[in-house]
Amino acid sequence: MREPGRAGSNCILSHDPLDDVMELINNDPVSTRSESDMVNFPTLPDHVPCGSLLETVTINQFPGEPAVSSTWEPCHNSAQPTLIIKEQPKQRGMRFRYQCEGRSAGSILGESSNDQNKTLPTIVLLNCEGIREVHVSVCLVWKDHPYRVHPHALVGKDCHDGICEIILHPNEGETEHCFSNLGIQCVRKKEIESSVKARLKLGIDPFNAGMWRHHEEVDLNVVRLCFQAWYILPATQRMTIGPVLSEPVYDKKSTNTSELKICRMNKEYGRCEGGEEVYILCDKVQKEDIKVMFFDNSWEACANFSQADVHRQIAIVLKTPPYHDLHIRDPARVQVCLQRITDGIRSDGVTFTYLPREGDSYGLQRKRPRMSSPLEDLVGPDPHRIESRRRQARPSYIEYITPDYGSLPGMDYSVGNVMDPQLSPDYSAPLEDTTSNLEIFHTWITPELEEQAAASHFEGIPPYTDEDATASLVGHSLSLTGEQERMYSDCSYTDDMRMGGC
DNA sequence: TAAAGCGTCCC
DNA sequence: CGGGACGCTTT
Repeated sequence: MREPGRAGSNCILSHDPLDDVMELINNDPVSTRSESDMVNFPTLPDHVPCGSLLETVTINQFPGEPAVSSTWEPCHNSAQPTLIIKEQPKQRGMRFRYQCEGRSAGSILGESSNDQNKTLPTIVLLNCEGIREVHVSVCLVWKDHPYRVHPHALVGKDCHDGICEIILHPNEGETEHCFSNLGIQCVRKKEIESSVKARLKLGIDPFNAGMWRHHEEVDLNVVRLCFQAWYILPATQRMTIGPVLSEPVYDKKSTNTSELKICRMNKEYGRCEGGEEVYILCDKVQKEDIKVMFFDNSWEACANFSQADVHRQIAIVLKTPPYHDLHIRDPARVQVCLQRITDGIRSDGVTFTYLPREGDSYGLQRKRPRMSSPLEDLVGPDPHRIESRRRQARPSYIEYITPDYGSLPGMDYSVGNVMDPQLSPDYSAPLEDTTSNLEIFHTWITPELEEQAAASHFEGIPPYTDEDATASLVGHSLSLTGEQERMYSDCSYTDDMRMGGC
């Protein structure tokens, strides 16, 4: 998954400051440098301090983006030997491994890798046709400027001392290289200093950034791959290429960078007015850095919950936000996802269906019976008030769409937990069986609704057009009563809150 | 002080 | 390679 707001390519269109940067770099008087300088692969012109040059790059199209563009080849038009990243490393999904976890630390995959087509991080040398040998090295650096060497180590094929080194022969057509079996071995906190010192001692410091006084402040959950290359010209001059930075690679195990995932939800249907309690089981999250979004093509809203509603990082109890149109007449399918606040990363969506209000739905004009009565609290001991809470809870989907129990032809009351808990003293079904509910739904709804629901069910995309969405938004703005507005004032209805907190 | 979170390691 | 135990650290 790419970061939000990032285009598919790092190439910047039309004229851009990167051209200027390229010019600076291409004019780098590298041949005037001594051999000892070359050990550290300096690339930046002496008269341009590293920081200021990098900032120049940063302030254009991608605010907040890494200061050094890693793949600027499409904008490159000189004949200088160049190294580009053809396939970025996959940013998420690989776990950094401790040394004690064994020799193999897994393998960094390519960004476009998937189950069917496995790819690997790949570099290409350009304008190197006549060169016999190009030495390429890869090391790990900090995610952010000034890209100090990272204590973690690259391990695997062609790796030693935490870096990976290979030799390419462009004059034999060998200009491209896939890095297979590259793993990231993480160090323990107490090993940060010794690891960095060892790296520096070997002359590994692509940006001449040295060691940070507060080296323990390094972010151990993210690295960038840093590619550098050198070759010898016939006149025995040593020439350098790079350094070129990859996109950041995040540790899968760390909760502040890992992929977000909704494992299960106890409810997939709910009232369009919102306010219903839903439990989400998820992979570890950080309670102060997580929100749950409900959204469709044209609308999104935050679910309502507090940090106390996040249970041990793996479950969230939330209240559904109201749908933007309280007067829907058909069930409205939306998506629910987790979103990390700090980086905006979202999980895959899970479908949630908003149901029309009573009376608004086609064919539903009769009143539902009351769901509880005072007598029912006397049914038996309920020390934890589980049953009584259950009765107070908003009706589940099937309760909601059923206008009058027992009156619908073709309804199978024996399936799942659609029986009213009050009617069955032994009732103790756990989470709702949504499959059953869905089946029942399809036995009840009109053919048109069924068709729509079925279609969108398989596409996984809400069956909306822009016109629908616009109409709904307008409808919504006209539909709120004063009381409803007060009731929902803490929830968002529109895109306005897209990047904001809740 | 207890609970939650994190880092590390084991299976 | 993923799940999770568990002890140490932080809140």
